[in-house]
Amino acid sequence: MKTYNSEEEFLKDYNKDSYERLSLTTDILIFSVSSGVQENYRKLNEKYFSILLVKRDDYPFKDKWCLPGGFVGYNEELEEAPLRILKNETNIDNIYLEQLYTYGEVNRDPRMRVISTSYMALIDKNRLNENLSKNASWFNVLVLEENNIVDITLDNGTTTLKFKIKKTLKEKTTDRYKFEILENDSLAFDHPLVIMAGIERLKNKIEYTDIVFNMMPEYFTLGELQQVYETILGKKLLDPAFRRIIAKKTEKTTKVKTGEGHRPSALFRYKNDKH
Amino acid sequence: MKTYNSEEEFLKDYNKDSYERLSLTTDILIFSVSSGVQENYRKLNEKYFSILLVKRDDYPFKDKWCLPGGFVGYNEELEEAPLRILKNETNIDNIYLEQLYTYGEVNRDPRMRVISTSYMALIDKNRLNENLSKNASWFNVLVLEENNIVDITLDNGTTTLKFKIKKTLKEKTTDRYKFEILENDSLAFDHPLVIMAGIERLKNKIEYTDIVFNMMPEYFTLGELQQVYETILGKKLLDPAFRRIIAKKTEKTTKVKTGEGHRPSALFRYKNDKH
DNA sequence: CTAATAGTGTCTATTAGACAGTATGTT
DNA sequence: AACATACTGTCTAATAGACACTATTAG
Repeated sequence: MKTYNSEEEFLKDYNKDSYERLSLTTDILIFSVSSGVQENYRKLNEKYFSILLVKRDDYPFKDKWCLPGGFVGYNEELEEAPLRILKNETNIDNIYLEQLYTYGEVNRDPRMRVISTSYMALIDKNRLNENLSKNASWFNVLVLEENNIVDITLDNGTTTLKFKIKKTLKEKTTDRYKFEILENDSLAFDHPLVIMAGIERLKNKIEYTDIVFNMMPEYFTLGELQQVYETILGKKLLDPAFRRIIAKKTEKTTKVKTGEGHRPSALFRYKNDKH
Repeated sequence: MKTYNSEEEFLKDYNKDSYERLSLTTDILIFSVSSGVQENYRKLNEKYFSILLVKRDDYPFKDKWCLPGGFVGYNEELEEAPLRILKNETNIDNIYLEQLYTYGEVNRDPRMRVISTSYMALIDKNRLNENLSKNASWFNVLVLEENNIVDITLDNGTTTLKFKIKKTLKEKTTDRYKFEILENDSLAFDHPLVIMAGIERLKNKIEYTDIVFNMMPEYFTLGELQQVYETILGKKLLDPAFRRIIAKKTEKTTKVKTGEGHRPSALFRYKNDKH
């Protein structure tokens, strides 16, 4: 083996392919909350937890749905790739983005060895002026869990995608799960796993961080905010407890929301109280 | 653009280099708790939170210390790489391993574009029968934080490495920090960032998961366990509170630890109570 | 008036923090 | 006996859960 006297000398001589290189992609979980129908003039809209998927029109997995994503360029910052794709699919930037996990199973892509880093983006749908790319569509997410088997249904109004995941607790870790795909007929790649892990992460983080506010407009009622929590967590919350906790993170404004067929509610705003 | 009639046909024709491929490495944060000196025959050993580093004997960053790590092979499972390296450096397997984060700054490696996925491994030092690889060494970790500036000192008895990190809170995220290296003269690559993030993660996780037990022998006293918590968290805990919380996760055995110059203590064991 | 949500008061149960006390080994 | 840690009892403060109640609008 040749010896070098300086880093410069070494670098000049370095062969990038002494290990076979591989491809890196990024997959983005774009989460939001959608408003459903209003049953009658008094009731609040139903809310749905939703995720953006795109339909593949090329091989591999042609015509299947998958997460928006793509290759990371050789000279592109890792975080730039998901931002670029987000801009592409939704035409908005300045979005909350968080890295989740890196998937590297040898055969996860039939073309070649592909490593994929998943990101989670949270957006307020009101910011979307329907500039979605043509293959993209919002799917409402329905999660049903029983005996550590999770049934996930994604529905965009015309198409329903279903998959089933087995959740196994790992040793000495309590909160860490191993996920396995039991059934999946309609999603490409290992995306059921990626989605499952993303939903788990969001559910956890919403309880101890301020990330929800990335999905809210500037002004919102506490009822709306509670609805968002409830749809994501998949359970009802008690009003007084919710208000006690959220009070620290919000501030009441003088604005009021009226015309809803019932008592008007005060509009609140996110309060960033970093002592 | 050519059209294909089947996935097989498409794959046969696929050019892996339609995007320039890049290199993937893995860096491992191997954490443990070391026993220090015993001041007098009655006192407990001091405990140190420690991390395993290796000294580079090749370019780049020749003679600097860094995290154990290496390239992920084209046909190697992503998680296999850190396991292989762990085996190599410490000669033990069957270790708790958790993926942390993927670093992808364009210029983080002077050789070429390298993406690195970091892993955290927790080990019980009693399992190490001094089969460390020759370049590896345990460093005690000392963390001092003031006004969001974190000073980290790593010490292996003969060498002291220091670096300084700036912690910035991100918007609407409460618990997520951005880390920036302010000073670093002795660690290779962006490893100060990787170490900082790993310490944060461990500190958080130790409070709401069972991962500590990966650093403990099968039988331990509650005093020892408390010491481990205290060294990792960097603060003293109150005995009764600690015992109340830990009681759910441990079970008392009939074994007793004696000969310590004071009242003997019961030996406990991890209780995996997945209802 | 009615249906529906907005918003509050309060009791209770649980949990966390603090401190003081008792117990028991080795030298 | 003295020291050092092991271990427990209990008071208090803070927080979470539950429920019942009042308030206010559009129709």
